[in-house]
Amino acid sequence: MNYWLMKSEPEEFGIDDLKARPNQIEPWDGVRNYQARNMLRDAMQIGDQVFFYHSNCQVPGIVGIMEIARAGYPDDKAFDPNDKHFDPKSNADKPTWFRVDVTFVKKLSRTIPLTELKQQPALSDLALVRRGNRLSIMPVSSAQWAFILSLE
DNA sequence: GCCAACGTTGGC
DNA sequence: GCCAACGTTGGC
Repeated sequence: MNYWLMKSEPEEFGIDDLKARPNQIEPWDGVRNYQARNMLRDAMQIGDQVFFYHSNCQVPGIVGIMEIARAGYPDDKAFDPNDKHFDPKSNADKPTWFRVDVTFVKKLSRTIPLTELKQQPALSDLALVRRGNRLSIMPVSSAQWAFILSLE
């Protein structure tokens, strides 16, 4: 069992959007960064737990938990010329980009803001709080996971 | 809206 | 393969 953190802008797709989806499941697509791609494609497994992080909003922070419902498979939005995430260099025979499916688990009782996460020595190795890090998907250790939950 | 940090692109 | 230019991310 692995733990992860994934960012999304709530104005684009927030945790309430996931909660409102039929069966509370959604493909996590549109990721166009190779490091993140490798995690989607190679490392994420069904049942892995994921923090849902709201970025680019009034209070950036962790707002809930979701679970991987389907392991990495090709992101076919890269094949659609009309889609915002179209990539002419990716094709169905040899896809460049991947996605997973996630399901809603729960909202936290409060948002745990980035400012608070940054103050925790126990989280100093977490990519999220390191200066200049813009990864939209990152691994979280089991110790970090438990510690963050203890802040709730 | 600003801008620092970072990834990607493309000329050479 | 170097590196300047450019585009994007995302906190503030």
